[in-house]
Amino acid sequence: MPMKSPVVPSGLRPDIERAISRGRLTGSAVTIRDIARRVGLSHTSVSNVLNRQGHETAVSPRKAERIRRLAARLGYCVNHTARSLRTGRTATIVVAICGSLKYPYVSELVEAFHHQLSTQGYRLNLELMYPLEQVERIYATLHKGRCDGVVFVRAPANVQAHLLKLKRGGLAVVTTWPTGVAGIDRVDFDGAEASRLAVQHLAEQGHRRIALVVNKVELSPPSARVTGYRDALKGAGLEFDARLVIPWEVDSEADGLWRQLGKVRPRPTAVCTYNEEIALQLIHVVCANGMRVPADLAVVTHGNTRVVRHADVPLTAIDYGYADFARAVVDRLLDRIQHPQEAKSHVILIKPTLIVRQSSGERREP
Amino acid sequence: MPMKSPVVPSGLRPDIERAISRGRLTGSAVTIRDIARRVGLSHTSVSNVLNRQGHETAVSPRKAERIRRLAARLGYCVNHTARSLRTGRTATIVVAICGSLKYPYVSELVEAFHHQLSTQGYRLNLELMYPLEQVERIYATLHKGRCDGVVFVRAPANVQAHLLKLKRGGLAVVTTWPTGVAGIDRVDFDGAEASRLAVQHLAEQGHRRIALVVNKVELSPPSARVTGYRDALKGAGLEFDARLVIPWEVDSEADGLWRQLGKVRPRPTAVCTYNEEIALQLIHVVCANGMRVPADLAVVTHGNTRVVRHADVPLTAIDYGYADFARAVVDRLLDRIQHPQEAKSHVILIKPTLIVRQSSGERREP
DNA sequence: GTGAAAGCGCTAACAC
DNA sequence: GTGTTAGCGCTTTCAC
Repeated sequence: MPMKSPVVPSGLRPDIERAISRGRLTGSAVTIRDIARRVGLSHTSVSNVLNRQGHETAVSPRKAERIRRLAARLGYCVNHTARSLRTGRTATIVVAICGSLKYPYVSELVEAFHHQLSTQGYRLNLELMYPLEQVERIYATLHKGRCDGVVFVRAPANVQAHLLKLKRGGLAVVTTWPTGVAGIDRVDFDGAEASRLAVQHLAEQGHRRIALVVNKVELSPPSARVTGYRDALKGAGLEFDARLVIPWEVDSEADGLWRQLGKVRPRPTAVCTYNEEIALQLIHVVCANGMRVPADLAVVTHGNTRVVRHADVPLTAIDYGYADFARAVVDRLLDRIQHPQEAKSHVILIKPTLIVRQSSGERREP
Repeated sequence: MPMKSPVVPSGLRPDIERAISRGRLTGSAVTIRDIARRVGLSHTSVSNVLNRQGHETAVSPRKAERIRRLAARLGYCVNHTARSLRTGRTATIVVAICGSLKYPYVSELVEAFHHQLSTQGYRLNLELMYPLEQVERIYATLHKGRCDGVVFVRAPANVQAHLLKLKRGGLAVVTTWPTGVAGIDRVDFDGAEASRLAVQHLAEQGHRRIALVVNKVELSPPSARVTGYRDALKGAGLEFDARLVIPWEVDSEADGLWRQLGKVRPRPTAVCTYNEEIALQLIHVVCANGMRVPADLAVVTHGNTRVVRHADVPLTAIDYGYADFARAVVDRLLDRIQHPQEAKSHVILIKPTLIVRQSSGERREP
């Protein structure tokens, strides 16, 4: 039996691979040579006029003008593939995110990236690694010649080998977690600071029993959010109670969470949820049980997304600054593309802010 | 004063244009020539083995095996840019959407496209045309050599010239509206059928005064949704009352809508909203005014998105079948790529379905 | 089975 | 100012 090809796949379906030989870029498209021929100059001059800023001086104004006019009339467009092959730049960035666009934070993030990238003249190539089985496939298709750089958002962390290969392949890489690979930058949200803000705020409202909902899968090692939580408790003179840190499976029903909160004694009077979806569901359950927010339970959530602002009880939320995040990532990426050799790995933590709304009022006196 | 360049811009920032000359694709990447040299064969043979399915027979099994092994060891990856230049295929599709990912339907649509495209071995290049000023810029940067095809979702309709140019440039194009350009396919949601389903359902529940909220900007010419609405009214033996068709500005506050509904006599007992956001806000207002859904006002919404399912009052919603839509679009696109010359313009309307939930109960007896 | 050669459209070094 | 030339990495034709 013939051995399965050990070669890194191109990522194309076999029949596409085969069919790929059909077309020819020519066909209808106008090239600089077409223009050169008609205008009686070399294609170099045409290139200098049309596709090279700052070199207009290399061609006499009159001829340049003729070239431009003809190009416009013929509908000339630069062929990006050819340019890329020549320059080694694709002007596209891959945004690889673990998570569905269903989650508001993913959507808002992608939108922020799109804004940043298009502003900078880059194109956004979206890769959603969801479910996680996709991850391997994605990594395998990310090579130079497809993009100039990649940002991995919340991707699985045990992929050092892949990252090393991408890096060695000459790609600019930014991740949200520490990779340990030289020359790969990290931009992340400051989860510790986020928790700190939430707990400080709740403590100031008089709450002394503050619960923290964390993602079950991230529990060990203790996440930044837990660190910040403990810090802030200490700062407020409150005691840490491990039972108040509640690991929660994303996408599971909120009434279970409500029950679990109810079991802890003394009962928590405030909770900081893992994300806005849990928060909204939890508030729903609380109300359904005849209790009220914030009177019976104050709620603060991570993630100041759109739904949170327009909820029945507007939510106090930690704003993670998606725009800042995207800007930082794109800045790092472009810098890397300019200086691929720099070995230093930059680390940037985006500072969150707390947006206070109704859901985190003062503690009710017992 | 020198005339502003009439040439179609490349879409890159001037300094990027300039900086683009720096890098070289070589650098670190392994090429088929590298492998050929080491293994003592021509790069043609290496290409035949690594990047051409079905031509393995052209190389002896032993040598092929050696090539594969070496390629794997060296971490060879095909250079897509070079392949694209040669083959005239980029294996990427641009998804151009008018709208923000904030809107659930846009997110779900993009996700559906991503799924379809990645399944077919294509890459997704996302362009968000929002706000609309972006549109011109986007059109100008869509040329062959960047992608093999484009789908425009809910883009402005007065862009025939642009579309013609794209089409002539050899791109596969699919839109959601009728363009009148030969060889451009159309895939759209069947808005008439959607309204029909909603009204039929409400009529069956005993409602005789059914309001329809339409998008203000689409009002003239009357949209498909209004057509379906009138059809279904007639089918149910109900009279059409123009005052029940309420043009509404997306993103404006729902209490205005509530007031407007209240002004019509006899009062409507049911409403079909333009989208889920308006529906949710409206329900919120209704409840805040001491009324109840569906008892005092039944609500059906266009768009069976995630938020709708998990709302306090689960909403009866028209499911537009985003997955079907994306599949149809991608099928058309790939077919076009195979047969660029076909002049016939295909039209595909995606049939919606109605998902009945709590918000559209029976009419309360007066 | 194998490889030499051509060329996709573009940019850039350099000669004139 | 302008043109010649080379070549980015790949696929494909065709001769051997």
